[in-house]
Amino acid sequence: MLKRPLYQKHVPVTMRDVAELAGVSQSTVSRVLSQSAVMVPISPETYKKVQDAVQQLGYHPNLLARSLRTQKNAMIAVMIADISNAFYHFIARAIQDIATQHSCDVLIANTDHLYQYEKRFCEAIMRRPVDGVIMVPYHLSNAEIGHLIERTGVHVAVLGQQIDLPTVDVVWADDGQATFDATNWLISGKSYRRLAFIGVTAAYESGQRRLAGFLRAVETAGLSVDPSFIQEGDFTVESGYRAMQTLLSTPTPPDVVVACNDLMAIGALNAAQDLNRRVPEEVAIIGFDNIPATTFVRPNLTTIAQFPAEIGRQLATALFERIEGVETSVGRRFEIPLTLIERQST
Amino acid sequence: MLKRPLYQKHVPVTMRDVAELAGVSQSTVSRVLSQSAVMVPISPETYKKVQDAVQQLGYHPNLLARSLRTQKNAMIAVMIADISNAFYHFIARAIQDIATQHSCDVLIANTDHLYQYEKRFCEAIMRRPVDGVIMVPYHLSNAEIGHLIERTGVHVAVLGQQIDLPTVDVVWADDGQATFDATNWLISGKSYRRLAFIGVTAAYESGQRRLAGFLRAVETAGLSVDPSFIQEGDFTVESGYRAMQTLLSTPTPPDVVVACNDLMAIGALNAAQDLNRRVPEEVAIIGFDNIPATTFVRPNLTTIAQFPAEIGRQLATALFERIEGVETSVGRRFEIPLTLIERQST
DNA sequence: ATGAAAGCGCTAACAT
DNA sequence: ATGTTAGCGCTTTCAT
Repeated sequence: MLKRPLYQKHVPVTMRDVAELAGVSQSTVSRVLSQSAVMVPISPETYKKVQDAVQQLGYHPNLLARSLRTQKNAMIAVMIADISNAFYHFIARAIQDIATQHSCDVLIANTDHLYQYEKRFCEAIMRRPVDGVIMVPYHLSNAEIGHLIERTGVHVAVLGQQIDLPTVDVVWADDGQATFDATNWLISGKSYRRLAFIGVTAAYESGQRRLAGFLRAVETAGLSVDPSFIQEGDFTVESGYRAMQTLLSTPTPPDVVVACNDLMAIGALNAAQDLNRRVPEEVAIIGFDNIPATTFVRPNLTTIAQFPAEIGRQLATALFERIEGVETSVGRRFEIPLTLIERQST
Repeated sequence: MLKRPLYQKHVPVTMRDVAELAGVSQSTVSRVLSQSAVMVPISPETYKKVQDAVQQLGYHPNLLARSLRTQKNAMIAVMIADISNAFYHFIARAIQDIATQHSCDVLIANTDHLYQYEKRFCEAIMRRPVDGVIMVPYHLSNAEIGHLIERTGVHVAVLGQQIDLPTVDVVWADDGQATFDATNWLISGKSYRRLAFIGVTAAYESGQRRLAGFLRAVETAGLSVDPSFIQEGDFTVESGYRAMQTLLSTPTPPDVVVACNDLMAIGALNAAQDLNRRVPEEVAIIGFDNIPATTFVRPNLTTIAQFPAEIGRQLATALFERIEGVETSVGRRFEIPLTLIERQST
């Protein structure tokens, strides 16, 4: 008995098939289906014959082939740092929405904040070119991004203060200043005196800026900060938990902890609660980002709000302006505001 | 003064360039670079000349062109229901890991549980074929998925009991039974008597199975359930919050609430707390999924654990077995266990 | 208004 | 062991 495939080998319907059925040439089908139909006149009956054939066959154009020919592919790639951080969901969502308006597909890549994966992303783009790239680089240098652009001709928009390249649009927020302001408010407005910080390794510039803002505020207030009060996490809840355990195990623990992001702040909150410290009475906590989880935890988390949907919107808008050639000037810089949101944890 | 582009129009390095520099034919370069080099013998010096040229030019093969030629493209697509639900992060992560082992890129699409987006995903795949698809369909029918396969020849693996197609591998969990068991435990083990349920609209089969399991347990125990105790959400925290507000506004509110997923359970928990009900003393809550947030909230959430990393691993493993032709039998069904995890909310 | 033909960058069958 | 050639499915001149 002959073994037959369970499905007949799939039948790719191509333009040729449509052309044949419609009784026209393949290039005519192409003209009808691409926007060039606007440029080149097509007789109504031909148009209809083609549309009917497309319908009947359920034809879908092969975008791969189109891309190869046109050197553009109606696709952008987004490189974000952490798929499990809600902050990036809103960015991704906003980008998706705008991309859809431009009939453009979106490829999302996750780097886990790792240089290795950021590099891999660039290589993937080299091999599989896209029309545009939006990224949140934590390690990539100007040179590396510049090289990617030279090689692929891709348009790029970036979230991150540190990037400065001729044709790259940058969306940024003054997180250093915001951290300074918030720390200052904790000291002057809320009278905290023993301030601790949960940051990340010095490899991350945004972390450095926030730490610098924190330290500047503490020094400006004439306070000092014990080196053991500066802890390092890795952006995750778990690392915030461990950092807080360390902080609370000191003889005279801090009365307020400034965390570099909300996830670590939530970890810190959990640790404090597990050690039976009342928040904010015994130890206050402030985060950064304003992710939804800040209001899932009790007490609700005070935080410095970013506006990720707005960030994503700006990035995508700027990118499509370049892709579509509307904007060709030097790289623009869009500043996004940050806002302190006082809740129950301070 | 002439306006010059800020970057010289990018220079795409092709195989031709490599061939020219190496002083060999373009097909030789292809042989060196593709795995066909294993099949066809290449002289060591040619090999080296080519490799050197590749190095010197920083050449990256254009995967688009390769795909068009080979009809495979080292890319799979993943369709998940909610990018902001951590449950899916673990699935996506596990798939990514395995895909990377197979030198395969991953495209992630988000449907927000919406039929409209599930359809759009299928159309995107029709236009931009991939080697494999992993999906968590909530609305897509067997026919629709079957059509996708016939048209594109794509291999498919699915999370979801309801899908049954000749060559599609299915990973599933008996969520109805697990909900029955958990409800039964709430009644027999924990002595709750006034049980409520926060589900989703009947359009979702998994929701229906869980509701059925819940009802069966209640009835088996000889209890009845007030229709107003069956609330509907939309998988989100906010909808769980609203559902719980409704439940707690009844004259004699429930003493335990079974939620269809953790996000809605967390919403319910928040609502209870905002209405000053003690959890679990006045009202207990149980979720479904065991996402990390279940341990961020206080009290920690009792839940029915799924094992998303294992689910993702199974899906990806099965898919690659088909893509690589190792497995060609009829669709396999892999059952993933579910486990009740008792924490503080019950 | 439409068809014929070239070619995007690559692989693979066919030569030698 | 390597070069030549024919496409993959499409867009886009160039004819007519």
